[in-house]
Amino acid sequence: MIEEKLQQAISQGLKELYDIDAEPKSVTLQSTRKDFIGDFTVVVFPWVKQARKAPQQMAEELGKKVHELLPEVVESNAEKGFLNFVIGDSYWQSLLKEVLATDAYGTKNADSSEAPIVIEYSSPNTNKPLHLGHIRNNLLGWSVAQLLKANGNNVRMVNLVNDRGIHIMKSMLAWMRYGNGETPETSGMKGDHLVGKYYVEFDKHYKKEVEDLMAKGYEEEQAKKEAPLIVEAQSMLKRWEEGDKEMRDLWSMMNGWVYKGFDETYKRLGVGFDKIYYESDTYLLGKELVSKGLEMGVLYKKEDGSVWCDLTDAGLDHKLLLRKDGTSVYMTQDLGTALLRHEDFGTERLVYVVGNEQDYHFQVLKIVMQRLGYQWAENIYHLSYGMVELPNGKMKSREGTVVDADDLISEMEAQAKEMCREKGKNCDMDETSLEALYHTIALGALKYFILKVDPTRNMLFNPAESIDFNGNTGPFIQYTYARIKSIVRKGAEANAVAFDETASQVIGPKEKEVLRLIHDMPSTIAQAAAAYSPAQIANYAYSVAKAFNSFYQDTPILKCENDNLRSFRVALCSAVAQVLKNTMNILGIEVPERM
RNA sequence: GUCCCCAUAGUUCAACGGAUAGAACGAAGGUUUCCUAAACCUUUGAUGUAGGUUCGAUUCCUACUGGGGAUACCA
Repeated sequence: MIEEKLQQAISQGLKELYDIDAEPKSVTLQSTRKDFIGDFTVVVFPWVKQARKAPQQMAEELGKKVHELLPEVVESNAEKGFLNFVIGDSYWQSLLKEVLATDAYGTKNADSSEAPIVIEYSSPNTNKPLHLGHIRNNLLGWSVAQLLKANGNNVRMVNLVNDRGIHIMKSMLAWMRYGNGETPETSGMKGDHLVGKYYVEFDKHYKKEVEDLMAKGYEEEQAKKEAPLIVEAQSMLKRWEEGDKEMRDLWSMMNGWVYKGFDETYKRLGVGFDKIYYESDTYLLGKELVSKGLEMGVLYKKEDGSVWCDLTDAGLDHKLLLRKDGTSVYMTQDLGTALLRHEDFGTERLVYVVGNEQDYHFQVLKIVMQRLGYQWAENIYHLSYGMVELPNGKMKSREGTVVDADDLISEMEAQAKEMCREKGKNCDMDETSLEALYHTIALGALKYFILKVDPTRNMLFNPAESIDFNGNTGPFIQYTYARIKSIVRKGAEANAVAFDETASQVIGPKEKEVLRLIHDMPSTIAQAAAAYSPAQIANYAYSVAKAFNSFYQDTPILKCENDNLRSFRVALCSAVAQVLKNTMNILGIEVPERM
């Protein structure tokens, strides 16, 4: 890596010129801004005091020194306290050669002997189909897993399905009352949508009952508690917990419908899991941990029998861990499942992709696990992401303002088809490949749109604007990739001369810009992985595509007079294609060879 | 009440404490004898307010304003 050599040389230069001790790693390099000449820049301000020199003079002296120490540096210039280095063309040529000789430049292979990182994402409830919020979760989870893999980590993806609780009882009850035995087969509906329909149905009737009670003089709160439907649902939950066969059978059947539906949606989204946990299996876990915590004295019991953890010394509140009747709560289960995963996978690194409304929950989880004696819990990482908002406000299932995942994907596909037809493209493709292409483009648009935004931020999803294939979008990158592949194909026909890295080329500014971006790929992946941020990868991929298009515009590639120069540029195209493919792959986006 | 997150062009998004704050969409104009014009090039326009730290602040600290979330014996 040229950066390391530069850091080393600068460190040595500082020592020799001014007797300043600076660790090579502590020397921060940045890319030189476009308006200045150079490839890398170092800011000398931090050392001017120690060196007792004016910034300009110091930068000049240090530049000269580094130039002497490092043959790759062919030139340096100083501008105020900014010292710019120009790296010689031979370095860039050897970089290009290296990229072409590597399958997945910039990515590392995972060491399978190492303990894996376990990443939980998706975690749906089984009473309704997936919506836009789940899409962000799923895409983030999948992408971060790919990102960590690309950074050389051993990764396992898990899903914790929330398949029990009052919500599914509501759907079951409504189905028993109003369903007339309707099934996915008889209704032609996807299973998750069918169950979701009865969840809505429940809510409708339940609201009516509450209103009726309030008309009879009940307080709202009391009416909500005593409406016959909710009372019935609660008694069903009790029967379910006692193992009542009728309840269990109905529950299994309806959950089965939902899983089939989810599988379809996951498949369309291109996500998957190594292991799926069901809450019905795990909801009793964690109680032993609580007993252990009581013995250790890190938890305490109130007079009514409920168990708590005092987190006031950590700036938090008291947190309930067991109800007074001895049953577990959400937190108890998560303590149990964390330990379960630690045992299942031998992992000490857990990542949870969960919305930011649960920031508090995961803060507590981490602390409590540590207090229970699991030091590895400090590695628990909550990948907290913001809400997806719609132009007219928040998504509310009751108000019908949710964007259904399946509908959205279909809509995107239809739009992709429309766009392709308008442009009159791909006349030479058969119907099957075309359908696959529409899907690829639609998902590319959707995934990129969501992943390019920093996970922590709330984002606005405008259904109309999202289906835009211009500008900073997935299809723009896909299209750039397809064009490059086309150029490379033509290049191969036009000349069979292999790229000769020993021949001297004049590398122009546009070529340099592209090469520089290619060079940055490994460090970009490392940074993005450290930040768990696919957004950095997305924006990087876009800048590569953008730089390529700009480079292509005024640099002849196929019509080069010089055979060797042409093969050099075609080779550069191949390298860009590889970078685009590998980065898009991290985002879970396919790149088509033709479109 | 307490705690957490967010605030950047008209809009949607960028910017390890570094140089003149970048893109895209929108608006106005231009470009095709290399691939596939879903492209390229011009022009337009922004750091919520007030302080502080620093050679240097969109970035770090404090207060305020505005938005979101959490603070459930729900999950």
